[in-house]
Amino acid sequence: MNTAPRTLANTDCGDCPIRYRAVCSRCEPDELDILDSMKSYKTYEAGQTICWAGDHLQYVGSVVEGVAALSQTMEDGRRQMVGLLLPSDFVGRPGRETAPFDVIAATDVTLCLFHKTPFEELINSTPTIASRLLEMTLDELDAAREWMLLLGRKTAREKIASFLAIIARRNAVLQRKPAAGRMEFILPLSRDAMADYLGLTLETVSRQMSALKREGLIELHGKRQITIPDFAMLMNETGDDTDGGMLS
Amino acid sequence: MNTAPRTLANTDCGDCPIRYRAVCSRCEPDELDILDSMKSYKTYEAGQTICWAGDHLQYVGSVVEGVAALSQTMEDGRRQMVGLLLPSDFVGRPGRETAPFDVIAATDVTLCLFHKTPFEELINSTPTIASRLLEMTLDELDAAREWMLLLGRKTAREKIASFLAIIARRNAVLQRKPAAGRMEFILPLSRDAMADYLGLTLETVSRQMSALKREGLIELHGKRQITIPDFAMLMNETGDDTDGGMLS
DNA sequence: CGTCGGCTTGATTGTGCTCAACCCGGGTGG
DNA sequence: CCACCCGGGTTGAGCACAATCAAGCCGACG
Repeated sequence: MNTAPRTLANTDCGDCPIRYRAVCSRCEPDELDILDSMKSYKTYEAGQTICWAGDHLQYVGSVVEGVAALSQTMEDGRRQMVGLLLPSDFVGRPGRETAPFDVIAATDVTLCLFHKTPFEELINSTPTIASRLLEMTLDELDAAREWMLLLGRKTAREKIASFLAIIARRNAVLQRKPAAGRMEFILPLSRDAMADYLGLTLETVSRQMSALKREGLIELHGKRQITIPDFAMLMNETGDDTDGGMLS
Repeated sequence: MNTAPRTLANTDCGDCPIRYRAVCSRCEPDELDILDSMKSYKTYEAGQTICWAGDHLQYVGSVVEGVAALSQTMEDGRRQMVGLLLPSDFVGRPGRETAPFDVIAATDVTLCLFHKTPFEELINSTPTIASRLLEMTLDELDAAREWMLLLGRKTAREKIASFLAIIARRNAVLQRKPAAGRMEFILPLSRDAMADYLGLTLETVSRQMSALKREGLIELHGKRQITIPDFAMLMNETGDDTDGGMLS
C-alpha cells in the first residue's frame, strides 16, 4: 500500500473525480486499465497558455480540475473566447495535426493527458470511447449554438445574466443541489475574461455587474464571490424561456 | 433496367453527388448497400420549416441539394441562425430525442433520410460511419467557433465581407476552382436570412452590401447574383489573417 | 393597373465602446 | 512604518456604430 499523501499524480482512475462524466465514463474495467497505463497528469497556473493556435498537438486529454478557455485573437488584438472547458471536458482534437485555437488556463488547471496517436488508435478499437466522445462533441456543439444566440442577439445585461446563470447552474450540478432559490459561488473568470466570453468590453461587464448588484439581483462579496438571492429573478433577465424545464 | 427519367428518388448511392463528402464517404460497398436500402429522399420548398425545436426526431440524414438553416428564436422574436447546412452536411442528432433548434429550408432542399433508430444501431456496428460522423461533428464545432468570433467581435462591414468570402470559397470548392481572383456565385440567403446569420438587422446588411458595391469590392447583378472582382481585396475587409493558407 | 414582398435609403436614437480618471488591496523596498 | 507601485476593478463623459422607425423603390404577379 502506498501511504504517501494522495495527489492527482497517483490517483487511480477508479477514484477520479470526473470518472462519471469524462470521455472514459462508459469504459469497462479492462478498458480503464489501458487508459490508466497511458495517462499522465499535468498542471498549469492561472493565466498560463496551455497551447497556441497552430501548435502541433502531441496530446489530448480531459480537464480534471480548474477551468480552461479556448480563445481566438485577431491581428489588431480583438479577442473572443470560443470555448469554456470545465472539469470532465475534453481537450484536443483526434485527427487534427495542429490546434485551431489558443488554450489558456483561466484558473489553476489539472489535465489528464494521453499521447494523441495511441489515443486515436484506442478510439478506433474501442467503441465505448468513440461513442462517448461523439456524444460529448455533440453536446459541445449544442452549447456553442446557445452561445451564438447570446453573442448575436442578446443585450449586455442579458449576456451578463445568462453567464451568471450558466455558472451558477453548473456549480449546482457539481454540488448536486437544485438550480433554484438562493445560490452562492465563486466566479471562475476575471472581468476581462468575462468580456472575452460575452463579446463585450470589460467596462461594460463591470457596469452591468454593478447594475445587477444595485437592483438586488446579485450580491458581490469581494470581486469574485457571488450570491444570487433568487435564481428565478435572475433568469428573468437572461432573455431565455423561463419555462424551459419545469419540474413541479 | 429502369428507363424512367433519373430523379433523386432513385439515385444509386454510387452516383450520389455528395458521395465523397457525406457521412457515408468512407463506406465500403457492402456498407453502402445497407444504407441504400434504408434511405429515402425528401424535398422541401424554400421557406418551409423542416422541423421545429422540441419536435420528436424520427429521422437523421444528409443535405443532398440546397441549403438549410438551423435557427433559434427568443420569445420577443429576435432570431439567430446557429448553423448553415450545405450539401453533404449531416442533419439530426443520433442519441437525442428532440430537436434542439428549428431547421428551415433556405432554398429548395433535398434530404437523404434514415430512420433514427436503425441508423443509431448502424453507427454502433460500423466504425467507418461512426468515425466519419465524429470527424464531421468536430469540423462543425470548429466552424461554429469561427462564427462566434464573427458574432462577438467583428464589425458589420467585416461580418458581411466574411460571409461573402465563406460562400464564395465554398462555391469554389464545389466547382473545383481556386478561391482567388474573380469569382461569381448566387447568394443562397435573403437579406433577412443573412441578418439572422450575422447577428445584424436587414437594414444594416443592405447598407453594408451597398457600401461594398459602391467601393467596387463586389458587383451586384439583381439581388442575389454576386461577382467578386478580386477575392484578395475582399479578404482584406474580413478582419481575418490574410496569410492563413498561402499556396504558391 | 394595383398590390405585395423583398430590398434600399434616409433620419434619428440609443446601446455599448473609447478614453480617461480614480479606487482598492496586496506586495515591495527604503 | 509608510510610500510607492501595480494589477484588477469601478465609474464617468462623450462618441460612434448599428438599431429603429419610416418612406420609397423595384420587379413579379394577379
